[in-house]
Amino acid sequence: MLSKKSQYAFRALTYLAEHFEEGPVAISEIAKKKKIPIKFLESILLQLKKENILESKKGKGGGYFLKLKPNQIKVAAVVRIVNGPISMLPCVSLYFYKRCKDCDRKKCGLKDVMTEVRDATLNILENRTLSDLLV
Amino acid sequence: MLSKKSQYAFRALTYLAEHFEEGPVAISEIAKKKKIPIKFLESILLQLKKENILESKKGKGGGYFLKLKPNQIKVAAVVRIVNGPISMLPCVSLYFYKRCKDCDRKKCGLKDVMTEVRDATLNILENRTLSDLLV
DNA sequence: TATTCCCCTACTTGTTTGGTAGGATAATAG
DNA sequence: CTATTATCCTACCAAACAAGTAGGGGAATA
Repeated sequence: MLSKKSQYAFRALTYLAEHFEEGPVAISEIAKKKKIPIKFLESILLQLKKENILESKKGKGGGYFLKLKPNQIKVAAVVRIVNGPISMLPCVSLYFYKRCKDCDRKKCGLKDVMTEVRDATLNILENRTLSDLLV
Repeated sequence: MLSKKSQYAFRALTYLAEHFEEGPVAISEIAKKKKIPIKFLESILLQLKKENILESKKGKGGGYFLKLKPNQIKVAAVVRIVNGPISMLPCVSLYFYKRCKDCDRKKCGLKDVMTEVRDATLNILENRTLSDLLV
């Protein structure tokens, strides 16, 4: 399951996508329009900035805006930043790989199944962008 | 990510699948062979019994055994029991559905994407059984 | 009737989730 | 230059969950 934080992140990002090229949008505006606790949203946007999804401008007239065009920001990337691994097992994760001690064995049936799931999931999430969320 | 508990569950179930029709297998044996904390394993197996995956026999010579043949126990069912929802959003879950307030809107792009992911995932997990995990 | 093994309740410890509070810092308008 | 606006940063908090532990009760069997 996506955390509440992740759902907030997607709501905020779709708002920013809708207002792309209208200049910076203040946190307070997003919080109000999308009904997200402002301080919590603040930390989420900050994180997305550090991970190069967002850009910000300080002072009056400042706010946040997308660093790239909406159709260049993949859903998969956002999920990884805000929610963590997409795979169901550490030993099949591409970005959060951790070997498990069972990986010693030549074959692990569970791993094979979860690799399939990962591929099917990524096939979708890597090919959908913020634009696709706008409807 | 699957919890450690889920991974224990799959390891225990594959062990039971390997020893299917050899009669009941004691918790202590599974715990030892698969290196799972015995008390923790106990609670997992009990839960799987309550959910009709396992059957048990008490007293000497007792233990746990699969209620159905390995090829009749779906990976999806085990995940749901031991790990919870498979979907990435409550509002797209088949077994753990909860509407979100955003579902008021006619269209939700995120929901659409996550529905696709759910279908792709279930297409795999509903069609793999314990037999597939044995290799 | 003793042993074996499942069954059940309760507790603990550590981490994650979903926040809140308060101020520092930078940019801009006047 | 200074007030205002808005991001940035640190710290804290409560509740929930994860991953176990402890200890005994109760059924079946030899």
